[in-house]
Amino acid sequence: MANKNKVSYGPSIRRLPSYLHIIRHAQSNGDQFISGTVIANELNLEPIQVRKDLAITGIIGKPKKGYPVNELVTAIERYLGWNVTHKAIIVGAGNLGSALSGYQEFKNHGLDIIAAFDTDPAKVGKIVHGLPIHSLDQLTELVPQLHAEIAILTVPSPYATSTCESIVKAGIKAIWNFTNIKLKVPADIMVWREDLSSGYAMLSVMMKLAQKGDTAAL
Amino acid sequence: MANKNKVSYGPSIRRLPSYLHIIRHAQSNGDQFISGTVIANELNLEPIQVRKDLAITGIIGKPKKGYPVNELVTAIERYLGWNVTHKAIIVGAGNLGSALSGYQEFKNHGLDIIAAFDTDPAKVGKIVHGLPIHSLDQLTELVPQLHAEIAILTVPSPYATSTCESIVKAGIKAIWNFTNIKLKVPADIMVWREDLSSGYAMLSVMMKLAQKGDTAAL
DNA sequence: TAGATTGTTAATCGATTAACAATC
DNA sequence: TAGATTGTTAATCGATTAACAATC
Repeated sequence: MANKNKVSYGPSIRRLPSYLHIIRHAQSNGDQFISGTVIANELNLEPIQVRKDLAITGIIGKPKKGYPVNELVTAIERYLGWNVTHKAIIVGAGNLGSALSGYQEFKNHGLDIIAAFDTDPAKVGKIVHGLPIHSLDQLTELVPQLHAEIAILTVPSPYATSTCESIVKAGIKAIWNFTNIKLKVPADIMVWREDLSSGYAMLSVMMKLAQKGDTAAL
Repeated sequence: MANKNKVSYGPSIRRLPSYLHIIRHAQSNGDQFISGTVIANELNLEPIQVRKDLAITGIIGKPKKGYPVNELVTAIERYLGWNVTHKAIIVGAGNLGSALSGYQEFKNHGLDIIAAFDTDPAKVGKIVHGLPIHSLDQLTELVPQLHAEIAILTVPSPYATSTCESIVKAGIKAIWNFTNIKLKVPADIMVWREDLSSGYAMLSVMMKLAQKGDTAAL
């Protein structure tokens, strides 16, 4: 099947976390309802797009008032699977890996990072942001013990492919891939690649066009 | 104008860095030509998509052989503006900020991170990954001195809006925004928001669907 | 009530994919 | 040469946007 691992509603799903952030803010303000128009204004989107996106969560709004804040938060979290906590490990305790392990925001998404792994003997045994760093050799042994479901892959790209194989062998079912290598995995392993370079590519091209005064093409 | 700051060919531009990585690898192998088919196989894409994407760089391939590797590398770098070095500053020297300042990959994209800024007196004056950490108060003074063009915004989200204002006042023209706040900036300031939560949202939904055995919907 | 906002159905827009002649 | 691969033109697909009746 050609489109395996492609989620329908992809663009909508990617926008939901931004909506959720705003709606949670309204919730902490004690607001009972929030309208799609308000969310859209906050994010520079079209109200119709917000309504369409929210519709996939199954929530029903009230004409004139908007969407019930508490129910909306629950519905989005539920739709994203963020009502369930997933245990994750960092594989590659370099700069990026250590940073992500200390990134508090993920706690709000049900992502619980519980350990890190590295090959560097100088790092193994140390603690980073409260996480123990284990040797990569112990992956097979520790993944089941720790009940880890997700691996956050932050090794240098030359090691990505081989490390990925170890991760799969250890029984991990989902990989958040921060390397610039496209991983080859069995069909039942979920992979999402986070490509920081592509973001910088966009910014860089925008800068180039702006410099040219080429606003029409923007 | 409604679509200001929207780059045409957005999806193509975001794929180019992955192509570039593969083509540079072929280059270091000494290959003279690389075909769109080979690139496509490596990334699990359709060959026609790779050809269409490469066409925007203006490069001409040879039937049967493929694209000339050296020229292709140059053309992509030129198209992305990666042949020009841009000086950048980290604003918010927390976990993520420190990690990005030590992320070697950006060197290959002409991104030169030269300093970090933070409000924490305990951090100011220290060195992280070879970068001096300055006080945020010095932004206006130092940005012109350092010839910094890009700000990488990695402050905690409650500080995003106010810090952004300082950045704009200091004369920065492009912001790579890692917070989950949509920034409000003048029309001549370029912003690209990197949303790590949206990536985790995708992975999380994929996991949920896979669990249900709902492969048809994937 | 009047009108802001919803959900639905249809139209538009843009990106991906297909088809195929040209060619090294 | 034969055939793999290109660039172009057309078709398809999916996502965004528009229009509007329903309604709290």
